[in-house]
Amino acid sequence: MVANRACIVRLSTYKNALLRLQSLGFKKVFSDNLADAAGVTAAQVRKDFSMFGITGNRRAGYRVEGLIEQIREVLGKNKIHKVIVVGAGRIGEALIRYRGFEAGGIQVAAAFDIDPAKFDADGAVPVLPLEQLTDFVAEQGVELAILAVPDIAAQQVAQILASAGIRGILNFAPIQLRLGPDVVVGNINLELELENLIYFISAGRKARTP
Amino acid sequence: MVANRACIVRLSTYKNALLRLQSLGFKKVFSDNLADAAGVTAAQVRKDFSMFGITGNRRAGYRVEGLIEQIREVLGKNKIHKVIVVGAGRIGEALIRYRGFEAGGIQVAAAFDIDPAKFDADGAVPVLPLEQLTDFVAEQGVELAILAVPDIAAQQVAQILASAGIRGILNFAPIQLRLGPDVVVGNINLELELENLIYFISAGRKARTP
DNA sequence: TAGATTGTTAATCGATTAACAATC
DNA sequence: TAGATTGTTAATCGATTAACAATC
Repeated sequence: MVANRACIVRLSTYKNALLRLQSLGFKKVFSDNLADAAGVTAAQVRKDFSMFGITGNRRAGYRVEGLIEQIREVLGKNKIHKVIVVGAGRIGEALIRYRGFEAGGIQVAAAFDIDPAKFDADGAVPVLPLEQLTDFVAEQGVELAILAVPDIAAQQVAQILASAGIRGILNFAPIQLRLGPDVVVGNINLELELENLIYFISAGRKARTP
Repeated sequence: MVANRACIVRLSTYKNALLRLQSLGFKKVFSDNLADAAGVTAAQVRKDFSMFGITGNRRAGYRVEGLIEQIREVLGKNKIHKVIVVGAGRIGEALIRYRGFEAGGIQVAAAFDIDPAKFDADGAVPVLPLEQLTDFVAEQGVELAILAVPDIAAQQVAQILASAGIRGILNFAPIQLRLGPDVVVGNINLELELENLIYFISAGRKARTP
């Protein structure tokens, strides 16, 4: 059974909320609490859980610890995942130095670029020549890549990633990558997100002053 | 009429595709071409356009230039929008130096932080103390903010932004901001996006080998 | 004109929500 | 037990797609 994206996003959100509740000392939680934390309805929370066979206790809700474990299981987060960053420009560099992934079991294994000035084989996260990518991916068993190269290079580099055996690409270039069906692509487009906000700001204003 | 988010995202995508077609010298385009470029159906493209009263020519499709102009109009992109970056950490810094927004009429007007070591009033994008935020927003008429502060500070800083008159926040903190109904929030959560990819990689594998 | 493409309607599809019996 | 919460079904809601008449 493969759930849709919105459902998986919610599952991640529940997990984050649960981790926060756990750090505050909570031992159990009700669908109502989670709904509140995630900004959805309680029915939605229970429905999502039932889709994955996650059950609680009628009357006593869910045990926080067990629930986190079950969600991690569904999300495939019970092992460490290696990710490479391709393109060591502004965005790429920020991601290389970003420490926020570690707690979630995601490890930035290396970065790749074509500019020799960027190379740094001995850094905490090594920056290597693009030519070494295929071998590195094979040797280290990397499945995930973050694509942060200039727009015009994105499609071409994405194809290299696919050939190298990468299974999931988080794409920062504002284009639709064309790849075979066994590479999953997620897109992050900051300008598009800001455009969205701009639209809803002005649309909201119009809706409120007709 | 206020469209849903998915529809606006598509509109931005069409616009990007059109800009690329325009730079390649194309003068007109069919719903079919745009559907292909955006990864949706042709019916969807025409439906989206009809929602905003954007019409083409039966038989001759749409004029590229006019279409771009009409989409920009809908998205509110016919004027320059100022955005501030709050939090000059790794992500914040990358955004401050990011040049990709300019072409789209989005101008990073300033950044704000609480750490004096980050202050730089004379930079291309000035980095100012957080205390100056409210005055700056009022003086410069800023409506958009990118929130890139540590998770624990996010809610508090978001409230400051709301009080200062910010109408749209692009939130990089992995929490659900709680703000009044006239602040629009967009969330970017890199770890969640990677988790998504991880899920679909393994779910896809399971689906293919039952 | 003949042919191709739009604009729009109606049908389909899927996701969310409400409601409530089951039950701890 | 009585009461509260789950798990699930059925109803609702909304978005996408197919289809085709209108028409350039």
